[in-house]
Amino acid sequence: MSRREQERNFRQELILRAAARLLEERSADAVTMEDIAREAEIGKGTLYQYFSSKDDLLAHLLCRQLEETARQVQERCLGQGDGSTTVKELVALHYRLYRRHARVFLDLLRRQLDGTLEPGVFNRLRDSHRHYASVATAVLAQPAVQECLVDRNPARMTRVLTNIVKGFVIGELESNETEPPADNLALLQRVVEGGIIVREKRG
Amino acid sequence: MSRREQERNFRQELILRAAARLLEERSADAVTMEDIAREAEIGKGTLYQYFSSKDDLLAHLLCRQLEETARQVQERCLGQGDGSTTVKELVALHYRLYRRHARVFLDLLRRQLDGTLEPGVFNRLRDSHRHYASVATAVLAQPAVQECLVDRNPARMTRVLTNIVKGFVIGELESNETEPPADNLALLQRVVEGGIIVREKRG
Amino acid sequence: MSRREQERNFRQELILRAAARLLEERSADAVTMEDIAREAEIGKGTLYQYFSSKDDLLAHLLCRQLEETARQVQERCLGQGDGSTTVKELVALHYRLYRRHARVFLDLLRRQLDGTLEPGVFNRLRDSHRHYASVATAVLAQPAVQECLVDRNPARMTRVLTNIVKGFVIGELESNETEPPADNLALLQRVVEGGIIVREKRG
Amino acid sequence: MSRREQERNFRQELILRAAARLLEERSADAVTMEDIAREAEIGKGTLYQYFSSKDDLLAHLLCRQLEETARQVQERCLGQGDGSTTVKELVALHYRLYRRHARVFLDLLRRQLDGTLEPGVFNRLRDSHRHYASVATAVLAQPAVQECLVDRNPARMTRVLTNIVKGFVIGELESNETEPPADNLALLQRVVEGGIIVREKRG
DNA sequence: CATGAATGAGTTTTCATTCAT
DNA sequence: GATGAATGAAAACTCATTCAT
Repeated sequence: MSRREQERNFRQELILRAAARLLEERSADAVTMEDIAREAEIGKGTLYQYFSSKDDLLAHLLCRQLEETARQVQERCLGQGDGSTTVKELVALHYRLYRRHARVFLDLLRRQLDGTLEPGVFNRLRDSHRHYASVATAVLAQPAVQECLVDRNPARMTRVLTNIVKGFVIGELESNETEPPADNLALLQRVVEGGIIVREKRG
Repeated sequence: MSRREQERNFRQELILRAAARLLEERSADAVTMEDIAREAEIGKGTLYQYFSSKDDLLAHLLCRQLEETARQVQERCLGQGDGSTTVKELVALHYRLYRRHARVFLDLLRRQLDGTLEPGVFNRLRDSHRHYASVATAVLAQPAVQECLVDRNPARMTRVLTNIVKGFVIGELESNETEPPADNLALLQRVVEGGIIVREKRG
Repeated sequence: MSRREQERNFRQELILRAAARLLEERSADAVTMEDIAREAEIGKGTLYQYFSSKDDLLAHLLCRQLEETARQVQERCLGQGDGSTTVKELVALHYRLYRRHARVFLDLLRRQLDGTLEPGVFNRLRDSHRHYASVATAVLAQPAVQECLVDRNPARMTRVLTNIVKGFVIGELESNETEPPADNLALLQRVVEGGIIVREKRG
Repeated sequence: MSRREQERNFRQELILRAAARLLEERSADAVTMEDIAREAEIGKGTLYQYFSSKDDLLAHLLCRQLEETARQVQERCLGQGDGSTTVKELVALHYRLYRRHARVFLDLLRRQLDGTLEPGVFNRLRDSHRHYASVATAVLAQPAVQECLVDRNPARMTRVLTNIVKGFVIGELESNETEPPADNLALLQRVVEGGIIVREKRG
């Protein structure tokens, strides 16, 4: 990678971090490109040298994190001895992923539903999701994991797990302003333990 | 209730139904007040005689459905003999509720996160949610239900159930455009069965 | 026509006049929608209730004038006795038309060349041009006119006449800032007299 | 001319040719400085070492061509025996000039009308035009030409000729997208022959 | 009460030009 | 001299809300 490219990547990274900082407080719709530029301490026009559009920027944010998490899942959840622990680790990683980027995720979901997402951006998102799903599915397809799952179809189990995590994160977001956020991860883990992982290993 | 009030309520109802029809196809952001007025076959300005703002209208839509569902829950899930069936019925009702109004729900959530929700609207939403939660909690607090739950805290169990349902609905929305929508309710029920309801009645 | 429609047409007319006023001074590109709104003493958004886009507004301006001129041409240039006078009158009307709207005309031409004109707007323009051309051609096809033209093809003659007029107007625009505008119409008429109208009646 | 200057001129020439290539397809407004830099295979910033602004570049393009055409006019239209042939050659050269650069010409005209042309650029343009006009006027002032013109004022005749040519080119641009482009030059020549050149030499 | 015309704040994006390397 | 990354001004357009009729 040339110095040019390195610098470029670094700048892009800085922008994404600035955006992420803002998106922890407000929804993606309430953060303007100008806000992001100001936070990143660059000019508004410069953003468009790194990202072709706002959606593109948001998608990058999500994809980068999706891929980073996929990497972590591969490292920590493949080839581990204990199936139950592996699943819990997977859930924990996924939970953290969505916890950090729920707003971006919801905003892109909305645009996707409205069909206002550019095809390029849409495809990048879809591919990242698929890649992540395939990694998670590989984890759940491991024999040590299989023997402790209630359902032998790993793709279906992946969907179930990610759905549950999403639901808990959404629940947290909702309650954030009414009640103090509870220790949702622990609760989530308990649900997974009871609902996904069988109590006794199957013969 | 005077004739005036009756007429008023009827009109309001018609508007809400018109809005609901549009919101089944597009996200709340992609539906303008003008669209709703046209669909309801009334003037744009008239909307504001029934609802103080767009958010107010959306909140009404959600609240009305929340309360309608709460009523159904009370009817069908209180005083039934079998705990497990009761829980499944509760899940089914809740699932249907979110399935129909996911877009509105997500849009209001976004605005709530941005803090751009008027206090009045915010409070109405919060109250309806609480009311619904209290009904659901009452259902889960029934002795026949308690003895089949993994956790004896009914409020916590309510949160868990609603979270899981939300997650499955979001998952459906996401996949709607990539994969054929699976029979998610059945899958959801199985998860609840395994993860929430204990296999053998406790002591 | 209902009172509503009348009012609407009147407002539209006022806006077009305001736009025309500004476009006499600056090119269409240098006049913003906000400028037009201010000149018409209405809100920026209101413009979009009368015209779907800036191009639409400009096209209306041109089409309206094109049709008005076509009407005048029909009145004054059909059924007149003298062919030569008829042609000169046609040229005068056309000259006045382009003189007033050269900037709009050039701006729409540019957009047409770039292919950035919406199809609807493009079609409206094309149709108006064709209509005008057909009226002019009808004028030139009259026997009294035919016998004094150098070329018997009236469609071709129409093109020639309009081209010459355009050229003279462009020439005026160019020189406007360097030399005092000469009496171009007289010069134009002389050219037409010599180049288009035969000296002696044929046959 | 030093080697430095020669190299500089050569580079400038390459840039102008690159720009001309792009401007044959799109209007000057639709061609960005970046496009030109890419086409010329140089850096964007480098353009500004050769031309002080986009308008300056466009003006150079036009002026260069104007001067080149002026040279050709001098070569081919001065000292020829036949007046009528001389005029037709002049028209043909002028037609080719505008045919190639109509977009640039229109764009600069627009800017001139808006008063957004820098004085330096404006002056260069004006001077080139004047120079060209003086050459054309010299051609028309030749005795052999004079005796076949309808009007003895050569400056006025120059204006008439250039105007007619401009009109025909504009007409072509307009129709390019609606009708097949006709053989306009021949038509133009015929008009000139009839309208400008007298049929019999004046006594 | 019903209406819909009027409003203008707010956002994304483009692109000529500058300047540090 | 050459480069291209950075800049920010500018403009079209949308839509929730208001208000005169």
